[in-house]
Amino acid sequence: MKTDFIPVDYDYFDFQGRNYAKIIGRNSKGKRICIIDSCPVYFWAILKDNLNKKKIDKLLKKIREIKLDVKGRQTKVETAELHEKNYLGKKVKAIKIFATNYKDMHDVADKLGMPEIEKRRGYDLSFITHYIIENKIDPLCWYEISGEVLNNSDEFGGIDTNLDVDFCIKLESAKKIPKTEFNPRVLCYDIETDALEIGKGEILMISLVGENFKKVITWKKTKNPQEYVEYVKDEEELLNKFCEYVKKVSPDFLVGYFSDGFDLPYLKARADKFKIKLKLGLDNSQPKFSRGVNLTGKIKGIVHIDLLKFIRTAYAQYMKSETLSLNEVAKEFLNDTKKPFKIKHSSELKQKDWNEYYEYNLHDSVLTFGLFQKFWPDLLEFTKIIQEPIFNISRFGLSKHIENYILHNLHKFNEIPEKQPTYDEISQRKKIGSVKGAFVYEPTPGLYENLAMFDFTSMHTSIIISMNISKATLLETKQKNSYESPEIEEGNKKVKYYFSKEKGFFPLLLKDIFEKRKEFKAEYKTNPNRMTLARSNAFKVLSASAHGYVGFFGARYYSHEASASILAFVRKFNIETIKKTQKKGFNVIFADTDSVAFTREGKSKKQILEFLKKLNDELPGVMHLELEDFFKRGLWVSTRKGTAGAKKKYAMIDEDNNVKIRGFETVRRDWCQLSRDVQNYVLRQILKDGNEKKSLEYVKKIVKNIKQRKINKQDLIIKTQLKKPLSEYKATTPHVVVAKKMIENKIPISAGTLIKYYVSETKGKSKLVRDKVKLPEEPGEYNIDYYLNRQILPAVENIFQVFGISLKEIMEGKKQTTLGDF
DNA sequence: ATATACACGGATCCCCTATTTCC
DNA sequence: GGAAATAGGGGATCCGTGTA
Repeated sequence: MKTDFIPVDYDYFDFQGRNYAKIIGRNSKGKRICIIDSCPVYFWAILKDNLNKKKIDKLLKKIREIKLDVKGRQTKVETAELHEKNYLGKKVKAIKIFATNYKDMHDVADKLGMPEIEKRRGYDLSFITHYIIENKIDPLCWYEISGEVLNNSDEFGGIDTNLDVDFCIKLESAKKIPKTEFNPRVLCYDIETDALEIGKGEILMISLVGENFKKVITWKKTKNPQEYVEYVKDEEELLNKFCEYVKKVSPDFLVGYFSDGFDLPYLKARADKFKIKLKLGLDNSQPKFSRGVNLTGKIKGIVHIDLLKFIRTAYAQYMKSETLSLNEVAKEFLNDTKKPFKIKHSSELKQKDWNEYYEYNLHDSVLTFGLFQKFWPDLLEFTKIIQEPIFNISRFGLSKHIENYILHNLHKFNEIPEKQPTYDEISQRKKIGSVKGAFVYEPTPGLYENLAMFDFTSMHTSIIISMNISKATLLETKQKNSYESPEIEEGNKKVKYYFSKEKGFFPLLLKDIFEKRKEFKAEYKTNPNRMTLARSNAFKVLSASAHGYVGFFGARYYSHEASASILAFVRKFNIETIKKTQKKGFNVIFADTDSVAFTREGKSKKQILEFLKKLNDELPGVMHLELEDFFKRGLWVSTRKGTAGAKKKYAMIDEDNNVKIRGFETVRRDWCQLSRDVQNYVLRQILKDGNEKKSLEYVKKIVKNIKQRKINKQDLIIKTQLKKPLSEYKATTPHVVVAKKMIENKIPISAGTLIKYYVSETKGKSKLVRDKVKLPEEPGEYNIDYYLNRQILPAVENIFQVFGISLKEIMEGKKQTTLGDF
């Protein structure tokens, strides 16, 4: 039969010793289709370059005869061919060695100890990645396919009979078609339980939300349930009902929030307890979990997506939310929040509470559904660029994304893939140590008027592209007509690295990401909203990670020299821009990595833009400097110790009165809300008025309030994240002490928990903060001295210092009559 | 295990010296 | 008077969280 088809979920199976890809997707009529396809499996043996034809023929013959026994299974090399390939950009002769089964390739590779073979490559990709590269059945792209329909066929061991799809097709041909629209069927879910530890409590209810579908299934009954509530007998039936509804809705994506770490493993654990099967897969299989620290839950045929993971890698860096809790993320992207409901153990809930609980549960899924819709375009975009199944796209980290993007495109360059580093290689790389980073200009503290700020577009990536930097293009020796890095200090020596002018695959590939980044940034500029900003940032992240990837010890294409060179160029271009700006007569206030801010010195905007154009004319390749914005005022302060200007800390106000605050305590979550609010007020007021008068009065008022204990304790809570298991801490910090208290109080904590506490008055004479900390709900009075001198004062002291005001003197000199009201 | 370096700043740790306490 | 305990200064280190 012929149909159109969009691949969504990828899986594979073995049949009669061979590998087959099993791809679940849809056609445009919404029918669910499974296609079964195979591809040749092979890897490469790269030959030493001095071999004559006779030797190679002999070697080929020898390889073709390889037979081996893998755990009792007989297997052999199917065939072997000689090819002209590229490896790390260099021409090589390589033998393509075909194996019967993908799993055998390691063992076959191990048999190739012949001296003629220089390297073995290409046997460490996942089968799915290999398959997609080989047959080009790219995820979430439309195809016109034809093939034989399997209907109760015994081919492949009767695979189609156990599969809940409309058609199971043995693929014969597939052609990509330009169609784009695809509205996936989505079902979001969320569970409520009586204990947080996986499987330790009863599951009380499950909510399900999809397009025109809302349901809360529960066995906890009350009067007058909402119309979306459906009752079941008990927890066991709840689990069955859940599976039933998933089957009925038949979603392409089953989406949760932190569901890899909570909802799905919980459901599985409870099902195990009742000895029932959680038949969620299209083949009625149960969800499978990866081993390791970070659980991932996989359901056959339905893509299980844990939105939290995708948001974390692709967006977290650029989000306002301070935690990635559903509540905060929903607030930022949907302008909606969780329903207010104080969760208690079900035994403590009153009849009337249940309705609220149902609603609360439902709404979590509603939020997840909303978020999925918001992030769907990005998941789609990432999937299309990187060409990995969306299951991986939604979970992998940035280095894997970059790496997969490269692997899926190597064929365009006739390149043999590099292997993953071994454990020893990783240790070696770590030993070399870090490379010198970017340049940060030390600002002179002060309040400045009329500023302009320039920044480079995707600086590192544009440098990689323009100077052709990569592991493969690195030249061993200096050559004429090559790209030459600035001088780099390596140990005590100064060296330069050289890169070929012949375009390498890595820089060429990055261009694609670079251009997408530009496109989405422009989209944001013309249509600024949360979502276009997020998308712009997502590609900013991807683009920015290209350099991080090169310097990442676990990367296939890691290169210390390339990484050092990229950063040397970053410093060079930033410093050059600073110098040119100063030479033009501007006063450079600060610069950090890829940006320069300076006062306009009476120059018109037109003149500034002309200057910018001139700067751009002098930049190589795709490097581009752009105007970030014009600013009415900007404030820089000194560091806490000493008089030097603090780097990475500033506040500016643009001509539409938008305030941009970087690095200040205002934006740091490990300061109490009061400090942050006060500093925020002060910064904004000063930027607006151009002087400190109003803010000083405000601070005095706050100080008075603190002393009179008028401050709400809620505003004094300090939040610090536990970054590792308690046992690994060498220092006994306040948040570690609080974490221990939490354990005593049976509050579950783990690495990642946000620890909350306040500093209280204590009788003891200890000066250590950790001896004064209390849990938010613990009774006690806040420590006036601490909040004055270690929270409020440090947050605003440096700001007033810019105006020559010593807040410390004012605060301590309260007995002076001139400050009687204080 | 899962992108990089630079930077701030709080809190503790640790060593040293001066002062206080105790016998 | 001398030993032990304590206070406090200051740099090193740990730790978390920012900017880019």
